[in-house]
Amino acid sequence: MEEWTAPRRLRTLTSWLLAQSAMASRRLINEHLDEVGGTRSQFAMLASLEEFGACSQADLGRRIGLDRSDVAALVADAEARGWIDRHPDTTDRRRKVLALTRAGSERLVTLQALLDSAHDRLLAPLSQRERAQLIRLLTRLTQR
Amino acid sequence: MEEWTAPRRLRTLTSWLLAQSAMASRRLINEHLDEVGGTRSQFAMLASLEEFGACSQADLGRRIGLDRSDVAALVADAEARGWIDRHPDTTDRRRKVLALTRAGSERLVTLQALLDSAHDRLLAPLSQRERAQLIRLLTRLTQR
DNA sequence: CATATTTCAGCGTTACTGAAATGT
DNA sequence: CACATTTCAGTAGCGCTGAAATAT
Repeated sequence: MEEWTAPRRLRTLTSWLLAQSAMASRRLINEHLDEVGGTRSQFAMLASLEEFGACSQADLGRRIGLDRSDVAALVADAEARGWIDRHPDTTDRRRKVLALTRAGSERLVTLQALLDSAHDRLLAPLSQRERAQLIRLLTRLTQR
Repeated sequence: MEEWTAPRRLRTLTSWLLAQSAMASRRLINEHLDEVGGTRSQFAMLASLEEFGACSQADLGRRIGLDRSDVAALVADAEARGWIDRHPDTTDRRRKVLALTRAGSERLVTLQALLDSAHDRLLAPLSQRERAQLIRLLTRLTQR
């Protein structure tokens, strides 16, 4: 298999490097999560409900950066699989309150383990110090 | 407008930070390139032809990481606009040889200027030293 | 009345697949 | 024959829009 070098104007373009890294990362993560039929949104949902406790679908969407429309489908699936409970809010009957179930907590543990091993592969070229640096730089970049 | 914090399990997940940064970056870049109806693939194509000279569509696709199928459409559009010349290869008549035109070079200059100003905004939160660090880390990450 | 939440149908972009036509 | 190139039709995922139903 031959090696193909991208032009310098691309290799030094941060936006291009971000796009390439994100695509490679997404593929690797999907590959790992596929082992148990998991998705990145599913993990985000469970992680949010675990850390912040019960909330509405709209709040969930804001916290994990997902569209209201996509949250509806995500949450319906998770409820059907028994990972979350969904009940109308007694104080505001427009809302549906989401809460993590026992099975949902266990699912989160499973997905986290798969993500950890995926990141071991993803970040293999970097030292521990460099991994922390990367997280710090990307965090500052997204906090504009 | 309220502020919504993502769960720690996401905020510390490199793959998630990469996805967020890449999306923000893509939006910002598109916004700038839209001023002249440009696209990121278009820039990649012109940059590759400028740096490496004429080549086939398949080679172009390998260099800029684009699918053969998408290269066909990209190149047809660029030819129609007069930015590239396209002729059958005399030594291998399966191939079509692509070459940058004068107008294509000028187009490249225009797009590069727009990308530069987009990156000024994108990278505003980082110092010059940090920008170089980020490029270095992402480059190592994509070179696995 | 204006606003917020949930839901559904559908759109635009992007990376990709499969297959055909052509040629090495 | 196996393989490479170009092209087209179509697919899947993802972020998003518009509108309806419901409620504040």
